[in-house]
Amino acid sequence: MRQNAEAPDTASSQARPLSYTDLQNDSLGYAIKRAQVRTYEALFRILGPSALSPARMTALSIVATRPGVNQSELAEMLSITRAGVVKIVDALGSLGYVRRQSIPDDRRSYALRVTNSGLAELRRLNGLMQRHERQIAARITKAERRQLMGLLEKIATE
Amino acid sequence: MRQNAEAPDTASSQARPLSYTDLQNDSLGYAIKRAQVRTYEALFRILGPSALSPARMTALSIVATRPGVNQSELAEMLSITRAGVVKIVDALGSLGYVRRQSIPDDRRSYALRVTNSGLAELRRLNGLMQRHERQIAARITKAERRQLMGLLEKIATE
DNA sequence: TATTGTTATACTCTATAACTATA
DNA sequence: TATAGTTATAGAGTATAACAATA
Repeated sequence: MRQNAEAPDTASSQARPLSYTDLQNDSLGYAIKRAQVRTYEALFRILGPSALSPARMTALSIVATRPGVNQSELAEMLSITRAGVVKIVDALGSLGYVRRQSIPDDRRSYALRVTNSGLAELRRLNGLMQRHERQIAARITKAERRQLMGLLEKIATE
Repeated sequence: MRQNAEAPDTASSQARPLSYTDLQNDSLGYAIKRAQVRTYEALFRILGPSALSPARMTALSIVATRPGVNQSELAEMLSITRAGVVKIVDALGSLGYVRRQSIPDDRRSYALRVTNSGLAELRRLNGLMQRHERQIAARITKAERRQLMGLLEKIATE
């Protein structure tokens, strides 16, 4: 039995219900979170269980678009620590999608490069992402989608 | 040195950059994710480091609005497992915010109740949440906010 | 001295599986 | 048999701190 399972029913431990207007109602933050969770669920359904995690997909995508980037820069772009990037690059490396290229100029760091097989995987993922994008926007018009993106951008801008 | 640090620069491990139109561009899913991350950052700034996690806040709020709920029902509402709820209720219990009330009808389960101090904390959090809501919507009009919430709701509906 | 990559370690969140006590 | 709560365990994901090699 839990420590607090049998607390006495005193006045100080008893409370009446809050109204529903609290914390979960008419909250923009909650609406954004809910939409994000739902779209991630849809994304996982499309990508399948063995796919790269979204964070690793993003990392792969960054290396593809910024060839030669080093791990510290990648950490900055992903907003995680350098230690975290080591694991991601290790994982992408052991899948054969990314490699660490030694550079003579600075022997402390590596130039990250996407391999051909990494590029192929990225293209495959891209196709799935396009399907996903179509799916999550299926219930809104093109104009609404443009509007939504604009508003979300305003929210994301500090 | 890493396993893949010195891979030979063969044709099959070399790849040219993708265009920027991939994975990170014009993606509604990415825009939602970005907005969610930014609003969470703002939320943590307002709540401070010692506050309840959003998930625990939600749990506390559910118990407050649905007094007598049991842990399995709470798990369902939070979309997590019963095992996960145990930890949350333990944590809220040891903070004195929630208690497990024995019920004679079914000695397997507990009726969860918010304590007065839990209610007080919830009210305090509510004030901070209102500030947060005002802050994240500061750059859009009321009409835009309503529009945004409606569109997000459409996205979240399968 | 500062930077890059790395390791060791820890913490949060969540999951699965197996257990207990009740129903 | 089924359900409610619990425990043990594990796997992501992320963080901090300390370190070696290099600048």
